[in-house]
Amino acid sequence: MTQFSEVVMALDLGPLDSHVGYLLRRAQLAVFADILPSLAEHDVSPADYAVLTVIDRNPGAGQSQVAETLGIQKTNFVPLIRRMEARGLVLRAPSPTDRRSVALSLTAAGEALLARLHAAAQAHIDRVRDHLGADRYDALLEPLQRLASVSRPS
Amino acid sequence: MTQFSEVVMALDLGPLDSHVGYLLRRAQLAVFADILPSLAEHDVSPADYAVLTVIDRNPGAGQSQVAETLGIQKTNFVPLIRRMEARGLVLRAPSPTDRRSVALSLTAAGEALLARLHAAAQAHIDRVRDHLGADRYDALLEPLQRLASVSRPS
DNA sequence: TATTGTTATACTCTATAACTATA
DNA sequence: TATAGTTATAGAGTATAACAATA
Repeated sequence: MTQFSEVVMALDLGPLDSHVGYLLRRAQLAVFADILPSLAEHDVSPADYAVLTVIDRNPGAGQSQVAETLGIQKTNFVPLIRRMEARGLVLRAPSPTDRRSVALSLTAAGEALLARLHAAAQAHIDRVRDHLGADRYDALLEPLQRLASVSRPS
Repeated sequence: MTQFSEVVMALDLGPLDSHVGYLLRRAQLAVFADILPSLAEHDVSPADYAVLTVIDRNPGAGQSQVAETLGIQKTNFVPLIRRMEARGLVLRAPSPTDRRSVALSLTAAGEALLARLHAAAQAHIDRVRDHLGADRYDALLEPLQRLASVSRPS
């Protein structure tokens, strides 16, 4: 093996190779790249999947509540949720207690799709865990939860 | 403390609260939000900072080599590097060995700015480490490096 | 006055196709 | 034929301003 083989020499990342922000970004892209095709089969984005999951767990919650929980601005949430309604996955009903608010819930079709998405997500998580090894995977989750729970500016 | 105080009840995330992809995304956004203002003071984006760092560590490297190292498409790299050249931070010289290639290096101004950026980055990393605690921070880096080093499709 | 949902709009990031000049 | 750099362009994702209806 010569010093400069046909294999392209990777450049030196310098301090980036232990920069938590850089590593988080690259890791997020790699992990998303793994689950993206499974979701795309159902014409669903990661944001869509998260929204369906939260509505399922919190039926009757309002749009802005769901949006804020996921860090999505209410203004950007409108086309997303309207598309899901148009697809027959989500029901948008007037709130009985607040006439400004729209209560969200999943339709039967939405529940059925979500079940399939959860299965795909679990298979994806298993791949990530296998790739990392159980010990490294387990060590990862707690610090990530701590960072992820940092409240963003409202 | 009543069950439903004025504090808005956070909705249930369901399986998302331990979904590695969701946590990576939220964690990345939180960490970026911390360093963003420091970089913005110098009119520098996270991508700019990464590019300057890699050029500094690999003077003479070509555009596409630097771009690929950072997961940036060469086509999107053009306006980024041209802006840095226009700001007098980066030198784009014809490669002596390959007339197709542009050899990148930092100017004195680029080196000076990068030193200030590295200082800001270190302060940021210290904040993240303090927030997490040294043990959780240390546990985080190795699995992240493993995930971040997954080669993306060329 | 504040909040829910809405429209319109702009800006950044990222992706694709096609080209040139070199190798 | 393949690669380095380029242009043009299109699509996401995200951001701000302003508004109507309701609290």
